[in-house]
Parts: sequence; structure tokens; C-alpha cells
Amino acid sequence: MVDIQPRACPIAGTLDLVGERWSLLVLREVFLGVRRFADIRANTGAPRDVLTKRLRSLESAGILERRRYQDHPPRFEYHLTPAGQALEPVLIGLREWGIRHLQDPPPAPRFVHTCGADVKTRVVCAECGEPLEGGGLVTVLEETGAGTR
Amino acid sequence: MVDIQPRACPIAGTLDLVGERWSLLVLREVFLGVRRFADIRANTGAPRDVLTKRLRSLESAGILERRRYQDHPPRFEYHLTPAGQALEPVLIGLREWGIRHLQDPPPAPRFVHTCGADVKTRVVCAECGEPLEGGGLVTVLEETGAGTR
DNA sequence: CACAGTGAGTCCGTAAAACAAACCGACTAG
DNA sequence: CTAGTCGGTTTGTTTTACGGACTCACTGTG
Repeated sequence: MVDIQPRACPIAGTLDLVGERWSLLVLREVFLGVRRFADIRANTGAPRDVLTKRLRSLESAGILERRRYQDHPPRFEYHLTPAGQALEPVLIGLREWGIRHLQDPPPAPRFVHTCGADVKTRVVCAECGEPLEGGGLVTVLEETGAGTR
Repeated sequence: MVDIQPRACPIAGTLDLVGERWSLLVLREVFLGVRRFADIRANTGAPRDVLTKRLRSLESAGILERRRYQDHPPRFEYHLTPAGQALEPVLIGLREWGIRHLQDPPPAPRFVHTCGADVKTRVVCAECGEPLEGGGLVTVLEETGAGTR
């Protein structure tokens, strides 16, 4: 008999909000400036009803804001809240991984620095700011014992 | 009539491999040093058959490696490949967002620097290495026109 | 030896979710 | 008047997830 106690952890909590199918693609679009229902749908391929559900749940999670940009008839645009903008490193990280590790990497340069170059993520120590490259520098803690991977 | 052409982009490509339910939680566990089926199941809560499917697909994506650690009976452990380790920034990003933006952030410190402090992600320019903080520094390109969000 | 337990699953029936296609309401443009 | 746009909702079907029972090849306990 195995007792199942899913780890309460911020990764799981975040995935509860943005980890469902289409959610991160929706956010990608909004990051790219695509704010309207039909356009988000066209660029992601999400079914309309699912897209509606995702937009509502991202809105109620405080990640997107639904703004009316005209009345008569009412039309809406979706904008990132500050919390939504804070997901940028996640998208950049997924993008960077895809560019490096997908067997057939699709055309990529969509997030670039103002200097014109590509952007990437870096894991750094929150205290000393030292970059942790090469995998070995991050230590992973367990309740019982630690490891360095 | 809207023509739907989902963007071929590395974010979508990466999510095809790791974006299904449970996949990223499985990877979190392996990052934490939890390598065996029953333990991964206990710490994530994934149903057994789904977990089997995810482990197989992560394996065939080259993200996990399934290693036999005993014969008679055969028993297996899952290890990160280099490609799998390269997903670390994504997990750290999700974790960091959860710590900062979840209404009720769960106990968090699981990835720490060897100096004992927490880690975080930084988005930097791939060329000049300049950090892009404050949201405004990243430029997002569109086929038709660019924006600064 | 019999019996309980473990690890890594598979199988099965049900419940939930996704999907595609059709439809809708309030307009605008021709 | 007709067609089209936008932002959805509704409906029916297919896919997926889920929980529980079961299996197989052992190991350890009395």
C-alpha cells in the first residue's frame, strides 16, 4: 500500500494555473501581441470552447485581463497582468530548449533583445547572483538528504 | 472563415514533448532525485497507467533514460539525459513564479545554490549577456511589425 | 514451507475533457 | 438586403484520464 501525498510545491501550483493544454500557447500569443479571440485561435489551433475556458481561467488566475475595446457590439482583448508578464522566463525557457533540443527545430526568433540578438534564460543564485551553469552547481534538497544530481 | 495555421514554434514543439499533464511533475521528481516508478507516483499523484505512458514518451523524446538497476525481477530507474537536464530553467521558472504569484505559496526551497541560497531565472541577451529586467527590454517580433509590450 | 509484501507495471469500466461542426447575436460594409 | 466579422455557446462524438483490481517475479518473515 503506497500512500500518495502529492508534493505541495510551487511548480505544481503554477502548473495548476497554466499547465493545461493550450494555456501556455495562449500566453505565447499574448506575449507576441496577439490579443483577440479569433487571432489567438488561428495561431494556436485551440478549439473555440476550450479557448474560452482557458481564457476565463487565466483571467480568474490573475494572469490575463479581459478588456473591452468596443461596445455595440462588445469586443474584447486580452492583456497580460504583471503576474502574467512574470511568466516570460518560462516561455523563454521552453523556447530555448526547443531551439537546442528539438530534432527539427522550427523557425524561432520571436523574442529578441532590443540589440537584435536572441534572448536566453540563465539560472542564477538569488543571493550572490552567481550563474549556475553546467548543471552541477545546483543542489537539490530532499527531506531526507541532499543531492547534487 | 478563419484559416487556422498553428504557429510552428519551438515553444509549441517543446510543449508537445513535455506539456502533457504530469510530465513536468515527473521531471521535477527526477530532478529532485526521485527515480523509481512507485516513488514518482507517490510524489506526483499520477495514475499508474498515465505515469507509464508519460515515462515512455519522455524516454522516447530523449529526455529521460530508463536504466535497469537489477534483474530478477527487472527493476528500473529513470535518469535525466543532458537534454532533460536542460529543462531545468523551465522548472526553476515555474517554481519562481509560484513562489511570487501564487495566492497561497506552498513550501518551496527545493532547488538551492551550493551557498544555501535560493535560485532564480534571469532572461539575458544571448549576445551581449545584458539582463532584460523590468519587462520593457524584450522586443517581440511579428511578421508584420514589432512591439515592445 | 506458507504467507505477506514490494516494484513495476497492465487491464478494465467509468468519468471527464477535448474536439469538430453547427449555430447565435449584434453589429458593419457593400 | 446580403455577406462577413467577432466572440463566443451548444451539441454530439471521440479521446483521455482516472481508480481499482489484478499480474508477475521475486524477497523477507515466521
